[in-house]
Amino acid sequence: MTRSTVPRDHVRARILDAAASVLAEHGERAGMTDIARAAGVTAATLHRHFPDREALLRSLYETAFADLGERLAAARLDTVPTEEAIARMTRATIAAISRYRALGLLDQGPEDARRVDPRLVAPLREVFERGAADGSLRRDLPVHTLAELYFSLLEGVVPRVVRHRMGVEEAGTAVTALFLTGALARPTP
Amino acid sequence: MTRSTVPRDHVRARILDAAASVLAEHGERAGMTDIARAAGVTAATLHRHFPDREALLRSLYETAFADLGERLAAARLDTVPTEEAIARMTRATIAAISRYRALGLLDQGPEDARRVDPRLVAPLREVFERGAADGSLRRDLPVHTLAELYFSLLEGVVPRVVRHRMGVEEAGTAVTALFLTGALARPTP
Amino acid sequence: MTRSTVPRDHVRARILDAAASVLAEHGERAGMTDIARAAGVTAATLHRHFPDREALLRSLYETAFADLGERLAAARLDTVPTEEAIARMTRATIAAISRYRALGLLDQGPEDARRVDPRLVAPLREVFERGAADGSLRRDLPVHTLAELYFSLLEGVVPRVVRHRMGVEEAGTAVTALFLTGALARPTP
Amino acid sequence: MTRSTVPRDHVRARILDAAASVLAEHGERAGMTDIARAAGVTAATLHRHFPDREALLRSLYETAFADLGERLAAARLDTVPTEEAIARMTRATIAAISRYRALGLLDQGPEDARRVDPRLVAPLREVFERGAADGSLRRDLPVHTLAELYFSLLEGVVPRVVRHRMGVEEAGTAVTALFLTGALARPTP
DNA sequence: CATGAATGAGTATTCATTCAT
DNA sequence: AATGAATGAATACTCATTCAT
Repeated sequence: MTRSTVPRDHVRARILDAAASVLAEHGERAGMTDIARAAGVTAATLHRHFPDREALLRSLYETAFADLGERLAAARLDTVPTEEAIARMTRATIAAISRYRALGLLDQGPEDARRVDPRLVAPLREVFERGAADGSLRRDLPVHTLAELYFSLLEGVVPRVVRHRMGVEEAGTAVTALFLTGALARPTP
Repeated sequence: MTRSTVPRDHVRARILDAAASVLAEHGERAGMTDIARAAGVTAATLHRHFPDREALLRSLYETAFADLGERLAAARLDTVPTEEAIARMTRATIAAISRYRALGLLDQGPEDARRVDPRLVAPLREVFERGAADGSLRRDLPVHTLAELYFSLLEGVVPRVVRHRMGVEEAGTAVTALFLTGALARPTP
Repeated sequence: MTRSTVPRDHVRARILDAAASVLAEHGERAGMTDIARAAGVTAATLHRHFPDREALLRSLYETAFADLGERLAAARLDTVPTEEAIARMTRATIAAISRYRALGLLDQGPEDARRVDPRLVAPLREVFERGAADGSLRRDLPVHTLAELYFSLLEGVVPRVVRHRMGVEEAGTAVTALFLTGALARPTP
Repeated sequence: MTRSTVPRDHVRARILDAAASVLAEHGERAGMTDIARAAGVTAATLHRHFPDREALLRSLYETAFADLGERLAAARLDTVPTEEAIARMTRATIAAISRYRALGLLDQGPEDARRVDPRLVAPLREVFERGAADGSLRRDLPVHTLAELYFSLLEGVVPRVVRHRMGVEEAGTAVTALFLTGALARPTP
């Protein structure tokens, strides 16, 4: 009925948004029709924009990662000390993820989108490498492990943010605090 | 082929095991047939044991939680100081989860199995409450948040263990260490 | 093949027709696929028009009854004497039923379609009531019983018409004749 | 549990009875398991007695027809005038059918049981032939048609008896009365 | 460009039947 | 002789996708 009053690219964006919501909420079992309906279009229209399910998912990841990439670039991680870098990248990542909600689905995406774009992860890993090198991070756990734990924390926190069990701000602060200094009360010197 | 040589309940167990593996590996999109095949039975047999998909998932959660429950009970969390309690429950949980692999799917299970059995979570939360009360845990983050972060860490670590990106032991130690004392190098006094 | 060249509702109608034929011919055991094939569509298309088997059956009954209703209304049963009314309603009913073939299946339809729409049966029963009241019908058998016998006759005759053991005209005439005056030769006065 | 205390043939009979009931009540869609359950045995046991569905149905018809055959033979139809013969065969048939409930399913039975055993129908048809020949039955309707109408009446009445909408006695009397003399009030001479 | 209708290839589930015990 | 467990072949229904309009 409403004949495309809306600029064309907006439709694409609306579909991606809808896909993010629906997939986050109903899991990978959500059907194309559900996504289409959530976007306010027919399944046929959805398929005009994204030829098949995989294409849609890939675009979803690409969009999310692109967004995250921009935020990370803007964070100038290499210009600040480790602690601050971690704080920044935590904020950036949670913001990006809870907007696109896609990272939590990382492990179920299509084969070639599954792995995070290395160009993206590189700056993150660098922060850890640097921290390890300059002695700011503990050395009894391998850097790689620290990184994995950090990602775990982020992935776990996102659905909680999405489902409103935690606020975005709260989550960012908490993750940073816990990751850096742990849960134990520190002896006041 | 070989008809019913296997003792009664073993089939049920084999199916649950298979379901855990398959769901963990291929995500919620995995079909009943895949699970059946992985269990070495026909889809029809699978349905004799679990009338429908939901019943299977529910049983899966129940089994996983029962197992975890036993491990936690055996850990006597209330008899040891907070630090040790956390170490123990980390080990117990990772062991249970990576055996049943179900907890990572928590948020996609059938509506009423979705939420963890409160009787199960209670002892965990108690550890945190106690830690907060006796001053072992930091107070600048709400206990509830600490708990959520802890669960995030566990949930994030499990798939990494399952996919052999981390060993079970390594994961347990690392989670405990990071959760308790954080990633920063501590000033040697 | 030919995609959607056919006007909207014709497909629905074609499916109902096919369902009537197939069910009449192969009995309630006929599958959705058989019906779909007979209608010249895929099972998927059938399900687009009738979400499940019960919906199809219900529509089938509704259609048949609607058609019968129209014919009965057109027959103006209340304007003619009992004998003629019975003759008319016999013709109307046999025509309707052997077109939609559904009434013979009455007792196997979905629970709530099973019972004939009372608004439909009312005019029929009225004819009997009236006949009993004005003395045209015998009083040694309860009106209700006469009605049931009449329906029995109709239901029994329809499959015979459908299977070409009797012609439509022949059946109408014969039912009316037998029902009114019985099988015995009448003494010529 | 209960290990065959019951004489072997009784089981067969119980299954046939159960089949009759279940098929009559739920239609041809009733499954083997339903029948088995109604007979108080497992599906496996049912299959020991009747190798497959068709065999069961065939036996069901055979049993019903054998029973009817006996009753008809006992009725000595050829020894009494047409009117009485019809009264007797009506009673016999309704009794037999409402016991075995199978005749109403006649048209959906397996191919070769579908047609009534000609040896069985012969005596019935003979009654009509004789009636036509000796002038007791009206000649304006073909004998064949009269017979079909008679069968229609019986088939229609049986489910009504089975579902307790009519009593067995009432049904017999009514069918005979209507079939012989029709529904019209007869002019009292 | 968007849609409603259609479809082929699935998916979960059921059924009649078989076998080892 | 009876059963519980198992299964292959269906069956009803769904989904991602395509096309004519």
